[in-house]
Amino acid sequence: MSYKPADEINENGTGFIKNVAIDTVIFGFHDNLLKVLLSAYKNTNYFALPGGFIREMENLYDAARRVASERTGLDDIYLEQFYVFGDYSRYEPEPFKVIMEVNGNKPSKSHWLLQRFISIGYYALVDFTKATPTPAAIFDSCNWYDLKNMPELIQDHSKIITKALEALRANLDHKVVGYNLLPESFTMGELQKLHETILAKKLLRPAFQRKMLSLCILERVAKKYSGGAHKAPYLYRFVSEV
Amino acid sequence: MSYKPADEINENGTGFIKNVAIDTVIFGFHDNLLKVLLSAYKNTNYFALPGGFIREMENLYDAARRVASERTGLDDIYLEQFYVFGDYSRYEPEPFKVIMEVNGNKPSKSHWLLQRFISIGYYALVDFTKATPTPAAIFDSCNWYDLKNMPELIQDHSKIITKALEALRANLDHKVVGYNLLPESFTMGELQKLHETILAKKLLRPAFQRKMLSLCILERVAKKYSGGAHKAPYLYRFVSEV
DNA sequence: CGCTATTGTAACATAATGATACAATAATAA
DNA sequence: TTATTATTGTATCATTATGTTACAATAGCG
Repeated sequence: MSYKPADEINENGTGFIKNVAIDTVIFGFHDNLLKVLLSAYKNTNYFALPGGFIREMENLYDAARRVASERTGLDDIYLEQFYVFGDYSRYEPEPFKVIMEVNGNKPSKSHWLLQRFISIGYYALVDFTKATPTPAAIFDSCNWYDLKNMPELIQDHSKIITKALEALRANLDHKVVGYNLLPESFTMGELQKLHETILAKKLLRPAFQRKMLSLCILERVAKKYSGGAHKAPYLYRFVSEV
Repeated sequence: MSYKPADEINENGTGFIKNVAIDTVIFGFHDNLLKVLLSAYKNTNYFALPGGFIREMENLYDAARRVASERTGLDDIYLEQFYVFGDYSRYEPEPFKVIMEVNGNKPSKSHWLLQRFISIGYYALVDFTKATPTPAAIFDSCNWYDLKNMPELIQDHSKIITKALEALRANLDHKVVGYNLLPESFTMGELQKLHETILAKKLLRPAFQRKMLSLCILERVAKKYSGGAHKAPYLYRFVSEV
């Protein structure tokens, strides 16, 4: 989880469920690179996944959406619950203690943020260009990092990202990926590049096109007369399911 | 979750993490029927999944194992975390209030068991014949029920079972299922019947055998000279992965 | 010693996927 | 205008996986 001083700073975390956090792995896509949104704590070397907590009367999924929306400015994004991280060894209050102290707070040992947390992992896929990374509060910054070039993260957050990527890859076959990662309309080549980036391997163009079209989730919009010296590709969009 | 009076009866649930429960969907297999283990609360009409809570210093997975082991008498069983149920609408304290009252307790409104719970779902597959269903405490009974013939369950427990079955079916392809569901050695026909029961559809024998053998997870042990008036089938066991 | 039920697997049919080839064409430059 | 170039859309074939039928092998039974 990440530290949100705005309203969670009070000693006993009134209004939130204790010992449970949501951690979001928000993937973005740019220049054929998968990016991930990370929060950095000011005045420390601590980097963490954007996280948050569940309000006492809030649906779990709504809480995940709220967290993702707060950090990206995007509503209506594809969110998937992928795993719960609940090892006791996750309990490492030291970083949070330091973060609070560095920022002028002196939490008691029983401060709710210094207790053990079970963390529910959600991943999201967003359009890199439409998202406006927003830090959770004055203490945070929030930025995109290449998946291949991340800073060291607190706790088990690296493992969480690995697990999220595994879940995302496993879902590429069944579920449609790209609703929020790609612009409204896109070429088959762009969709393929996205899949190639997520899977970290090259795909064969004819087979990919054949498969995508066989799923009946794409519809042709127009031709894209904009690019280079070659045949104009078709633009597609996801068919709206009604 | 289910109600365990033995040590969770105290008003504030000392030693347990609050607002988080584990619900287990324990599948057993018998007579080509999938069974599921259900707890019944004495003196009420309430049926529920075997559930439990996480001790303050206990790993989440260990807690799930403990719950499953306590209810089946089986250790070392295949357990898989499949989903977290966290809608606020799950909050229905009435059944638990009744259960406690019927059994001679008068919980206050702030009793920790009457609060909202986020429930982490695990499923397990056990050998029906080796399991000894054990109620959680004096107030409970614990029995196998056909998946097709279950009593009405409290809260969203029916949905939890549905979701568990979906996860189990989705995993049949990738993961090996049957370590704990089948005896030490078994015939290809028995394995096929198990798969057919889980998937609720017939499979073609040659294709099934070809596929299973291609996975290289089975080894032939011997022939089974015991059955009826026909060719003796081979016995297989899962290769120990080392 | 045949009969029966079931197994193990070969053999073929069909479908899915992998790989190659090539015509179509939008921009560019001669 | 026309040749050039890069890339797209798709046809075609190869390979692999899966679905289906067929049949020999054989343990128990009468």
